[in-house]
Order: sequence, then structure tokens, then C-alpha cells
Amino acid sequence: MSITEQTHDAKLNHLLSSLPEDEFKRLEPELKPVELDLGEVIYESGETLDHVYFPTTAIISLLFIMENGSTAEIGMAGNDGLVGIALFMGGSTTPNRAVVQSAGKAFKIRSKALKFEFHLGGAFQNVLLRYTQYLMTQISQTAVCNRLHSVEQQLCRWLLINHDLLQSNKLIMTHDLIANMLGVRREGVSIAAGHLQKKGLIRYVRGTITMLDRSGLETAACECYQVVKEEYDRLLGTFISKNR
Amino acid sequence: MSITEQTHDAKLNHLLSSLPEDEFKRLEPELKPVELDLGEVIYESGETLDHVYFPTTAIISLLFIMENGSTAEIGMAGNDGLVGIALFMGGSTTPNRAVVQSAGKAFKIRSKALKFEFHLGGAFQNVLLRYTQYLMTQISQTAVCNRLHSVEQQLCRWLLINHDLLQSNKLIMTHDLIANMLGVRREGVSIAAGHLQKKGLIRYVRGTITMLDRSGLETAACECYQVVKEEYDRLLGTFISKNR
DNA sequence: GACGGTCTGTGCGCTGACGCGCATACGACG
DNA sequence: CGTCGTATGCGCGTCAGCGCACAGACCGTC
Repeated sequence: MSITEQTHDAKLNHLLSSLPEDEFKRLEPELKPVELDLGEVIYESGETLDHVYFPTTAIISLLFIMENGSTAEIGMAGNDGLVGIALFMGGSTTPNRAVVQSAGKAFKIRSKALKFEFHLGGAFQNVLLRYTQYLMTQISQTAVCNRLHSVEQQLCRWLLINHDLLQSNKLIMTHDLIANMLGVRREGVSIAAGHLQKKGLIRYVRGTITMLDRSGLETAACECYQVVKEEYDRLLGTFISKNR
Repeated sequence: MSITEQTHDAKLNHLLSSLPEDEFKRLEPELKPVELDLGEVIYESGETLDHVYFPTTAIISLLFIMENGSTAEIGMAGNDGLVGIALFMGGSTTPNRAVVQSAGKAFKIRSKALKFEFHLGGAFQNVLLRYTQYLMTQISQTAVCNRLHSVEQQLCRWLLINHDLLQSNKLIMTHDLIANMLGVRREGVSIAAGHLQKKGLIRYVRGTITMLDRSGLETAACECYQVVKEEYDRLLGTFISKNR
């Protein structure tokens, strides 16, 4: 086992780290470390899942794809969550796509092992269901945000979410990609990003964005960021802090 | 017991009717029939729930309320679903409001009884989780629909969903109320409704809308309606048809 | 049958975002 | 050090939806 694998602790994922020791021990042999590359598709819309992923350093984006090919992000998961809810919810698949937005590591677990542990009805089930409820809040907030807020506000929110999930404040991402995530035009993102740069909140050059002033971004963002964050703390905060 | 109560069969709710007979029998004594009035608030954002509702003839709307007071609907539940997911998902509450959109009947069940049956891990749990996944799809589709489609398309979609949940094609609803649901201006709804009336798809007078041409509405709606409907059939269709 | 409240139609001006096209700038790679 | 691919800047014209304001139409009620 290499050094990187050793240091790649499954407990970097908050959901896994929240489990009581006995449940975690039972799960541990089933957790396979994987490297996820930028742009890699974890699962395609309608495709049956055979693994659930618990990211530790990777960030994964949930995208909805329209018939005309345009996309929009409905949720994001990093070390605060998991990818592949449909597996334990019973649907086996969902009509959306999961794409790696920031390369990094994750642990995957096979469908069968996951379902087995889920149906024991212990802390694991509780955490998975609470996370699912959190994800619903995230999606709901995205829905209203899409209707009511400006591109610039949404960009701020999106940057803040990324900042929370990333270790650094450097983000490898072009305006074009962000536009796909937000479901808006590339130019719209460029203009919004230009504003933010002028205000000194961020700096960017050819595909890397550096966040300079976090609290400034929070002010410029819409309420949606804060609401969702608070809901995470409410639903999963006590679980997670308990074991940290 | 009056005639109306007798005929008010819990099995009018598709989720309840999908249960195997033994589970249904166990649940039946816990199901209390209730009348829900137009505009009644089932639960308020952040309020702890003590009942889950299975509508039979009523329609309930899930609304997200922004800080500035504007609202937007993220989902709808009628005899195809239930209201109060947060109860079995573990959060006890959600940051949204549930309002009766069309008066009618429902069965409610107390938190404790519901949780007990849920944790047995049988067909009931399966149906509740699948419905939750369906609701996520509905919300996701709302998110992208908000971003990408016109008010007129969204109005069509909204009318079609109502038509599915209602027995009749007469809908008691003002433009103003619809605007609150869709999170748009009242005038926007009036204009869109005007178009649809000109095309002969609907007719309306002061707070009642009659749907005249269902397939015409389907053509005028965006893809979102069909996608969500198909997902319902995939997730819950086989369960439901089995027992009908 | 008059009144008042509510529901719908219409007309502004305004803005944010769209779609398109193209200019520029950067940087990796040979 | 030149070249090519990609990332960003910018300038159109267009349009849907917003906010506001007000007029007409309809209905229940006294």
C-alpha cells in the first residue's frame, strides 16, 4: 500500500466519520479507494448504479440533461456527502448524470454491501436518509434560486459551495464549464466573474479561479447559500461533530 | 358514520393501495380521515411535523418561501403521494410550507405509528422511499424548468399535473394564485392563460379554469411534464397497478 | 340594483439574459 | 520562438419577464 493510500482515510468523508465505531468497522472492508479524474462520469442518466461513492477530496456534480442537450446542476457532493442515492432509495437509477467536477479521491462500496447495511436500520440508514433529505433541500433551493436570483448571485453561491468542499481556495474551472453547471450562457458567467474580480472578491486567469475574500462573496451571494448550509448543520451537524 | 366517510376509502391513495394486504390492515386503524380546506396550511416551514398525510381527493402544494416573501412551488402531492417526508427521513421538519391547493380529503397518520411501520423495513418502507426519490425528480425537474422554459410552457405543465390529480377538468384557481405557485408575476400568468384560451386549450372565468384539450396542452407544455410522469411510473407504477 | 371587492386585461419603461459573431490574449507544445 | 487551441472580452440586436399603474369586468351582498 502506497503512502497516498494510507493517508487516504475513509473518515475524511463526514458521513462515514459520523458512524459509530462498530458500524464503521463492519463497512470498512467493503470500502474501496478510487481516484476520480476531472470530467469522469460516475453514472449516466438512467444507467443502473452498482456502487455508491463517498468522496473524500473529489467533488461530484449532479447534472440534469435536457432533451436539447443543455445541462443544469441540481446538486453537488464532496466529503460532506455521497453519490448514488437511488441505490438505497429503491429506484436503482435516476434521470441525471454525476460528473467529477474536481479531481480527487473517493471510496466506493458495492450495491449489495450497501443495501445490506442500510437494511439493518442502524445509524448508517439514519445518516443516509438524513443526507437524502439534505439533498432535497439543496435541489429545492436551486429551483427557487434559478427562478429568482441573478447569475452573479448564483455564481457567488456556487463558488462558496466549492470553497467549502475544497481544501484550497484555488479552483480549476473555466467560465464555460461553470456556465454549464449553472445552466446559463458562458458570457453571463464572464461578466459576473468580471464584476467580482473588480470588487476584489476573486481573481482568475485561464481556467483557475482564486477566491480572495470569502466574506465578501457571502455578502454578494443570495440567501440560498446560507439556508442550505444551515440545513446541513441541522440535519447532519450533530452527528458529524460528535465524532470529530 | 356518514355516507361520505364510508365511501372515503383510504385505498384511493395509490401509495396505500399498493401495500400488501397484511401491511395495510396493520396500518388501517391508524389512518384518520380528515377534510382539508383550500388554503389550509398543513405545516409551516421549520415546524416539526406530527402527522404524515395521504391525500385521496385533496391536492397539496409544497412551497418554498424566500426571505423577501415571494414563494415558489417545488412539488405537488395528491392521491399519488404523501406529505410529510421529513418525518421518516429523520429531519422531523423541512424548510418549506405545505398548503392545500385543492380542497378534499386525506388520511393522516401519527408520527409514532408511521415510524414504527417504516422501521419494519417492509413494503411500506420501500414505497415511502421510492416516493421520496420520485419527489426528488419532481423538484429537480422544477429546478431546470425554472431556468429554461417559458411561463406558458410551465403553466401547461402545471395544469397537466393538476389534471392528473383532480377527478374533473375544472380547476378552482385564480391567476394570482397560480403566479405564486410558479413564482412568476400575475400578469405573466394572465398573458399565458390568454394565449392558451385563444388556442382553445382552456377556458376560464374569474377563478375557475376548465381544461378543454388535454393533448393540446401536452404539446404546448415542455418536456418536463412527461419526464416526471414516466419517472413516477418507473418508480411506483408496478407497485400500484399490481393492486388495482 | 347599486356598491365594493376581487379578478383579469393592457400598457408603459426597464433590465437581465439570450444568441451570435468576432477580437484578443494566454499558454502549452513542438 | 512561432503556432494553434482554448479562454476570455465585448458588442451588437432581441426578447421574456419584471414592476407599476390603472381600467374594465365580473360576482356576491346588502
